[in-house]
Amino acid sequence: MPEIAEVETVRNTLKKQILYKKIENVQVLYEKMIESDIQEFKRVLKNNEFIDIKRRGKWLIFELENHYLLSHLRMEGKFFLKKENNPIEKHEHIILTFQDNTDLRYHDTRKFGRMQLIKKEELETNKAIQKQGFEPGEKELTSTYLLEKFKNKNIAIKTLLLDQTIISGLGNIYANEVLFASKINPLKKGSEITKKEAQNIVESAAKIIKRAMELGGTTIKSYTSSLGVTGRFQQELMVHKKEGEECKVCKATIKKEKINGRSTYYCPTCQK
DNA sequence: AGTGCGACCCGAACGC
DNA sequence: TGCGTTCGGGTCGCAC
Repeated sequence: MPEIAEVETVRNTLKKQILYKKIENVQVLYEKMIESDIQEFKRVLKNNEFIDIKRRGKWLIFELENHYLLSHLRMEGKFFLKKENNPIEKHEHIILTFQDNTDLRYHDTRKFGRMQLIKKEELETNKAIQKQGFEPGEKELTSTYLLEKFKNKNIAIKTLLLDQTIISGLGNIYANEVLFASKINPLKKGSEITKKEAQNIVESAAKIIKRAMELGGTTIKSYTSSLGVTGRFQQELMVHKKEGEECKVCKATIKKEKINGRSTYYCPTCQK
């Protein structure tokens, strides 16, 4: 599933390929994907062009002259660039056709992803964007900030790392990896996290996300027809999806456990 | 306010 | 083999 590193990779790739290209046609094949008014969505995008692509957490923010198009890929959303005359595939739900006869196609097997078009001034009051916490690597993400957020929380630290209002951008893969790197048991309650552990989370999260971004993420196989890029962070995972394997640090057996309904992988020895 | 959980989806994995 | 069932996973909204 796309997490912050994957979304950043998509952003960088698309920026090289679609900016300043005039959009000639807009097809919405699955209407529930658009959370704003659909006629307005089509009307504004048509004959318009993207001038930048920004990101906040896992949200992609496509900038137009007077609007932003917000896009969340959720688990399986992907963008493909294709020739306009390629047959439309089953899971391609939103299609923007540019003047040069190429399409930007949004593909989403499970239809979980969402888009919304907003006026520029609405970004400041947009619920989804404004509630995002600080991102790994941002200087505001400090151990003091985390301790304040964790202090009255009686729920597992693993669950708290997935809370986008605290740290923006971590999903299941990186939450598992950050806790391993920080040597924290995923079941430990938020209120029991020490200053030192919070500092470990700050540093591990920054390091892991930076590295994952350099390697193009973990799960992405390809997101355009022209650039078949594989997320190479896959090779650096220490615990995620490694149930039954040896811990690379201590050789204990990696365990898998459901925490709040989510698969959690950890080393019972390194993460006491 | 904090917490848990169902709904949204559908392909893959599983059970019989 | 083939069918039906269960699972997963990010986010929202609702119930407690």
